[in-house]
Amino acid sequence: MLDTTAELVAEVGVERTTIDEIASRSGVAKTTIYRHFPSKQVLVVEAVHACTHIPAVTDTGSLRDDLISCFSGMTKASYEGRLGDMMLSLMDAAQRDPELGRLVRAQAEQRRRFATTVIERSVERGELPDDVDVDLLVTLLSGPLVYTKLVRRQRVTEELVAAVVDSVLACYRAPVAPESAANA
Amino acid sequence: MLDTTAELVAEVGVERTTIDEIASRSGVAKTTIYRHFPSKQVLVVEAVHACTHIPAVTDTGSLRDDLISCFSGMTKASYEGRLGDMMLSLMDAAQRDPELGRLVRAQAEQRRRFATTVIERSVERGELPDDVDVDLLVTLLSGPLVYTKLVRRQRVTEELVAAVVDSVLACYRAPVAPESAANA
DNA sequence: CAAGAACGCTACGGCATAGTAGCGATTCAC
DNA sequence: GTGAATCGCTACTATGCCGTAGCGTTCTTG
Repeated sequence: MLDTTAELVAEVGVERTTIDEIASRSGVAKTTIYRHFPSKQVLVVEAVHACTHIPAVTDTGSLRDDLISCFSGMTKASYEGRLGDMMLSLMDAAQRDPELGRLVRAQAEQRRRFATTVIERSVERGELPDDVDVDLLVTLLSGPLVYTKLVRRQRVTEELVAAVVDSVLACYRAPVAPESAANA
Repeated sequence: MLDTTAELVAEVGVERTTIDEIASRSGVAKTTIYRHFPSKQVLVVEAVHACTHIPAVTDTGSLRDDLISCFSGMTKASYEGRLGDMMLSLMDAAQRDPELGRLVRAQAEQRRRFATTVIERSVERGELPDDVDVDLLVTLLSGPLVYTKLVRRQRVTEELVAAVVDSVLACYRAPVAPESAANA
C-alpha cells in the first residue's frame, strides 16, 4: 500500500496521485485505505518515510574517502530508485504542505549533517584549517550532485562524486586561499 | 492574463492553477482565456516564456568578474522574483509535460551556455589550462547556487555567488591539480 | 469453532475543474 | 456611423476525485 503510493508519486507526482489509483493498483479497496490513513497527505508522508534509508557514516581517517563514501551513500539512498523519482514533486508539494515541508526539510538537514560531521572530524585531525567555512563547503559539495540529479536529470555516478570531492578539496588544500585568488 | 497565470503558478504550483482562478483574478472572463489559449498547458508555457529574461554576457577580461556577473545576472533572472517561485513546480511538471519539459530543458541549457562561453573565453586567454573539464566546472559553479535556492530555500546573495566562484576557481588555479590531489 | 475484526465491493453525495454554448454589450476599424 | 470582432456573463456538460455508508465475506484469535 505504502509501496504503491510511493510508486505512484514517483510516476505522476504528489498532486496527481489519487486514492482510487492507489487502491486499484495495490489490489486494495479504497475503503481499506481510509481505514488506515485519514487522508492522502498522511499516506504520502508515511510512504516517503517508508522508502527513506539512512546510509551509515564511515570513518576511514581520510577526508576524501569519507566524503566520497558519504555522498555515494546519500546518492544511492536519495537520488536513485524511487525516492529519487519522487524528489522534485515532493519538494514542490513541500512548499505548500506543512507536514511534507517538515519532512523534506528534515531530510535535507540530515543529509547536510552527515557531510558536516565528516568535515568537522577532519578539521579536528588538522587536515583542514580551523577557520574553514563548513557550511559553504557542504554546499559546494552537495550542490553539484543535486544539480546533476534534479536539473540535468543525469545519473550521479561514482566518478562524478569523486570528481566533485576532489575538485572542491583541491581548493582548500592548495596554498592559494580563496580570498587571495579573488585578487589574482 | 499571462502575468496572473505566472503569479498563480508561483503561488500554488502548476497543478493547482486553474483557469477559473486565473479568470477571476485577472478580471477576465474564462471564455476569453479560451479564445486565446487552447489549453491550460499552452497558457502556462506562454506565461513562463513571458517572464523569462535573458541576462547579458559581459566581457571584462577577468574570468572571476565575468563569472560573478554571469551568475549574478542568472540569479536575478531565474531565482528571484516570479520565475524563482515557479521553478520547482515547473521542473516537476516538466517531468510529465513534454512541452514544459522542452522549455525547462532549453532554459537550463541556455544558462549553462552562458557560463560555458565565459569559461572558454578564459581558456583561450590562457587563464585556465586547455584540458580543463568545462562541463564539470559549470556544474561546480551552478550546483551550489541551485542547491541554495531550491533545496535550502535561501536567497542566493551576491556574497554567496562570489564565495562559490572564488572557491571553485581557487582549485583550478592552484598548483595542485584535482587528479593529483585525489591521490594525496 | 465461534465471535469479532478486518477486508472487498458497490454505490453514493458533494465538490472542483476543464471546456463549450449562447447571447447581449462593448469596442474598434474603416 | 456601421459592421465586425472581441469581450463579459451565465449556464451547462462531462469528468474526476474525495471521503463515507452499507453489506456481505474472509481472516484471525482465543
